[in-house]
Amino acid sequence: MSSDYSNLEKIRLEKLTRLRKQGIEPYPTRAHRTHTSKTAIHLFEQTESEGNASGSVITLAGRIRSMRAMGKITFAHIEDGDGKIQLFLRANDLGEDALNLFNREFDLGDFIQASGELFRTKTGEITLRVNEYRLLAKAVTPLPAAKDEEVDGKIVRHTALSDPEMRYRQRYADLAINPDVREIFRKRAAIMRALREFLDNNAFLEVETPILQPIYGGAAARPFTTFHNQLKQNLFLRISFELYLKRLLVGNIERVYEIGRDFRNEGVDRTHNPEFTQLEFYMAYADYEKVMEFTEDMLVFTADQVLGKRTLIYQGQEINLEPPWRRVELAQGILEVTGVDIDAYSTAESLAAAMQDKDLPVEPQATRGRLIDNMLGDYLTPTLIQPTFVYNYPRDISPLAKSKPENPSIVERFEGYIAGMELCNAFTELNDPLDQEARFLEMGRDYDAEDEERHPMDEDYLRAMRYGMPPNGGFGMGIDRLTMLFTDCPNIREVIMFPHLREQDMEA
RNA sequence: GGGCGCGUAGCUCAAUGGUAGAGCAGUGGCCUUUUAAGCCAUUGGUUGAAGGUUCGAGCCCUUCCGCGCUCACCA
Repeated sequence: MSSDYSNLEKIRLEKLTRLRKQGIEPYPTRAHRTHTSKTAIHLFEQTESEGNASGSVITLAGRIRSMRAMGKITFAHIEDGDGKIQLFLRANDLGEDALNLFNREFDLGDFIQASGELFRTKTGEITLRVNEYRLLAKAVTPLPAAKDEEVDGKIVRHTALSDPEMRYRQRYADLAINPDVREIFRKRAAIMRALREFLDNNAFLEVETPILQPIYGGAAARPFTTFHNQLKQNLFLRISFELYLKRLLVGNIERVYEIGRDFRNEGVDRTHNPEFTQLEFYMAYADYEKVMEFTEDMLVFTADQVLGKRTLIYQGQEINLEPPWRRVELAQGILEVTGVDIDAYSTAESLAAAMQDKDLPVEPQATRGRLIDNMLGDYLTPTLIQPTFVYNYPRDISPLAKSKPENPSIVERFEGYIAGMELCNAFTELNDPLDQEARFLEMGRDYDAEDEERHPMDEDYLRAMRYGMPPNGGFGMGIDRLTMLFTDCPNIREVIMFPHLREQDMEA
């Protein structure tokens, strides 16, 4: 690799060598700054409004983003965590040698610190008149950015890194030159903060449960497997938190949540990444209707905190999060979009026949629940643009949800949809250990033994439930998808710092 | 996994089967208030990889690698 430098990199390495020869360390151990670009500009505007012409000497630090050398003066912009600010370097202030050194040996992307006084240029830009500068870190590889232009206060980037593969593989470069990308992740952090604040304010306890699990469960998905060498034990990366969190309700923790990573060994597309961030909470003495209201409150709180308003634009569509959200019973919703009344057909065979009557595609060998799920995903989901709760699901695709007292084939479950995307999934949790055991056995029959998606029997979970689990409502939500909504990103990879990509040979 | 598309200079992109180019960046000059600075000159390529067809391949064919879209899969 080291023999593989590009021509541009070789030139920069030569500069680095020349700097060292002059006794300038290109990677000094310590740095110093007194202000960020933002606080410096704020300071200047303040002293200016007080009629104070001369400011005090300040020190800035950041990355060189543009340079305009004009003989005996040079203008440059540096960018720091807060933004950009212009530097003005003049032979009169620095001496010709120092100016020439800057012009000759410094490059776009280098980190520097610069000290001096602020002033306004002829064109009115607040600028640091540099009387001392220092290299903080030499950039050997040029950032893949070109030039920025400021038009009406907006930065227009003329050419920049846009190849998605390179943006994700080299997220560091993407972040370094695309401020919009940094903003997405600031929003993501704000979303997480708001959710935590809301749950903490509602007496929830945040916990962490095992990621490496001897038995996976809580969802229907294929797991990643791994192996503990010393214990000689197969382990699975969790596919949900559900079974562990509900054990905690048995332990008299009434309100509990976890925000963390789930891993599912399945297809990758614009709404699925192999590892993704999930919020799950469980609330004793609540049922799914209470959880619906709680969900509305939580998302409105999050919107208020993060966006400062309760509407957002997603891919050109205005979404209004103001409660109450529309509620559609699953059977009614499917009837409206397909003309098939699932309540009228109690077996997979009769339902499949009814679907064929309507010219709907029917997956062979599918269970009744699976057929219903297919109709939901294919026909109902895409129509659910405004926030909608779809509720009351067939029992056989919901092995951890409690049946409706008056109808054992329907469970108290809802999913929240926004912008045609499934966002969350919740139910009145099953707390009857005998029923739960029967459900595990049913699920085992629905999938053949080869299928890794079969729901394995979790004996310890049943043991916990036999100690007594309070009635409770549970909830799960994909944080990545929520972030997509709040940041208007069409692809989950945009909201994950390092999304999974196929391994690539670095030498290639 | 299937279908469609893409892969050319550091970045963004051109190039009927006939000498691989531009802008920006870089390099060398001129230039003391520029801001996509300007002007002059100039470097830079195993066209993703390997085969094949052809007098001749960035372009056509095959295989492979990677990415994107899409379908399948996915509670």
